[in-house]
Amino acid sequence: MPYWLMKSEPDEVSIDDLAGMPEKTIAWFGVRNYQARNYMRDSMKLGDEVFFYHSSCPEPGIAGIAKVVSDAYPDESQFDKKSKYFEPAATRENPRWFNVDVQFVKKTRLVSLQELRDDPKLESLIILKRGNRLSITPVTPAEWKLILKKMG
DNA sequence: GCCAACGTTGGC
DNA sequence: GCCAACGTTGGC
Repeated sequence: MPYWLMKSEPDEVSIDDLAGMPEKTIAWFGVRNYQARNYMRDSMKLGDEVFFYHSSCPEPGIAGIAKVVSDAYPDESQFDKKSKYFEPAATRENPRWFNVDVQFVKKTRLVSLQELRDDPKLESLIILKRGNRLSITPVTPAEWKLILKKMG
């Protein structure tokens, strides 16, 4: 699965924030959903490409492209008592949560959620399915190509 | 701010 | 192992 979509709240980390990071790279910490974790830990590979999606904001949609630049490793925030992501059950020997590092590739025009919904060819896109809340989802090569094209 | 949909927790 | 209660996500 070489293509992914990752959601981020722009109030937390926007595509512009990512572009402004050292090395234009961030650790994708704070994922606390097992399925999303498993995608990072078990399926993501170095160089996989990612649609960077802005969620919970005035204009939800895909705002840019990033890529996976590390294998998964234990999420540091699970060990931090002061973090909202602290996980009491996790130990260094037996961590529960993992993350990869993600690097900025480019900002694109915003391909809005509505625009994605309006294209019948994108019916299969997981984030468009009813009730979907998963913050990390695979994207098929066909979906990837189609959305790239929309970006122009 | 509302609320539908979903995931997790914990008592039994 | 069931399932009610609760918490979270995320569009609107």
